[in-house]
Amino acid sequence: MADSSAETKRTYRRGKIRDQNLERILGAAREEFVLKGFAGASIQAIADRAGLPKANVHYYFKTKSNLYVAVLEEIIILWNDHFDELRAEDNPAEVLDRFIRRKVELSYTHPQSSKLFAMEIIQGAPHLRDYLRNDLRPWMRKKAAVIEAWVAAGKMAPVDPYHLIFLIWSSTQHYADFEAQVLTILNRAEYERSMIDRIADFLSRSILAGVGLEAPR
Amino acid sequence: MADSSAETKRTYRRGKIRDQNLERILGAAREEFVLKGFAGASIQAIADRAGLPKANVHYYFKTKSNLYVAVLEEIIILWNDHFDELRAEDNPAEVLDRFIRRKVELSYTHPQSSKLFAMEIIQGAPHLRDYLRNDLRPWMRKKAAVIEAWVAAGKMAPVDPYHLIFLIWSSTQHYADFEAQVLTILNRAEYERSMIDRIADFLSRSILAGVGLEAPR
DNA sequence: TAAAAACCTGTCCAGTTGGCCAGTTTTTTG
DNA sequence: CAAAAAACTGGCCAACTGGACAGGTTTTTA
Repeated sequence: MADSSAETKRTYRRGKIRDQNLERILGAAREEFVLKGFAGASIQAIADRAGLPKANVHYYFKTKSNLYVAVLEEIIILWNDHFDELRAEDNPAEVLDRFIRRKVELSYTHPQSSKLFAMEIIQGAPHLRDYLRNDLRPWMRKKAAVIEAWVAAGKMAPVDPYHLIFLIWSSTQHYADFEAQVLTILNRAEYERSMIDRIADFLSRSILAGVGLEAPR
Repeated sequence: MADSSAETKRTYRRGKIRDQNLERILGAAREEFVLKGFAGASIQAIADRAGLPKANVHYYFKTKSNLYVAVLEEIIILWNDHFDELRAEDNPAEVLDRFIRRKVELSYTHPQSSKLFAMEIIQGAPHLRDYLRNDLRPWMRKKAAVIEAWVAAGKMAPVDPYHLIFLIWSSTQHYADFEAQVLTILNRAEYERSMIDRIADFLSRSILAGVGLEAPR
């Protein structure tokens, strides 16, 4: 065959190429699924975007559905990493402020993930039923208890903790999910750091004031 | 014979069936598009849901794209009907309270419309660019001016009017768009009148307090 | 180094879809 | 009432898609 001596400049460690390809495919799939929806995104288009032949995508993910679920699971992991921001520390204002800012930041750094998650929920969450019931609901229950404790201790105005969290979720994720609308209205091409900071300031101040707290700093 | 009204081209009985069929098709299309997305919704499925043969759908709407655009236009009209709720009346608290409640009500009565609109925006608003730029942006500018006037008159806390409206939009529409998530977390099968009222109360009170106002009543 | 395991891809195929068309039925018109 | 227009529909098809598969290549293992 061909000379095979000094051409091993690339280290063919098992798993390295695999991880790289998986990453490429998952990234490409995320984009395509957001842009075209599940049915509208073709494996061919995903493969093209990833720079791989179509059959290779099928090698890593047996079916389109599997690939879609894998993308969603990646998102869930990302979401869960930010789950425990809301702890029963001493100062509600600080905790809520930090929670809101993390959410805004996440919308800024991972807009595609937020969008795909939103689309899945809008369509009735056919692939996330179990996640919602078995993971998200228990988490909410715990966090609601924390907020209720704050209310009981007179540390903040009496509010329904569930709706407070819905308010935080919706208002923060809005800037990722409705990016096209927000940017058009504000006549901007894309988000900038300064705009994101102002959004976080505004939301933190408004929401905290809404529950009788003053934003820190 | 002695037709003096040249505009009698409009037919009575024929138009009735036509309108009825159009209504059926548009309704069926709305459901299917929300459930499966644009690419995932088949004309056959829409026809079945409407109780008509597939070719009949193509008779009313030449292409799938035309049908989709027609559904979106219906939604825009619905949205615009509720546009002028925000007027520069005397009392900001009352106006904002009414605006928030209308939005919650709209989410409750027309969840599918809200969802489809959301999906379109999430996917980059390919069919709504013109609407956002030519209709929504001017409207926002006008309403922002009203809010700024209130602020200048010391009637409410100084806030960015654009982000205030984003906050109202996002928090109210959340209950329509993320219905599957909200209901799962609250362990409910569907929304009830009382729940909607509580949501409206909560959002109105929180958001108004957030801008230094007290909700009326 | 040779066998085995893992990885890669060109090619083919069956199923589905949007939408066209030609022919039929119903309604309107003169 | 007859002709024309509008409304309707079954059947057809070209295009595309997910995915199977067999044969090839590269890497690991013994």
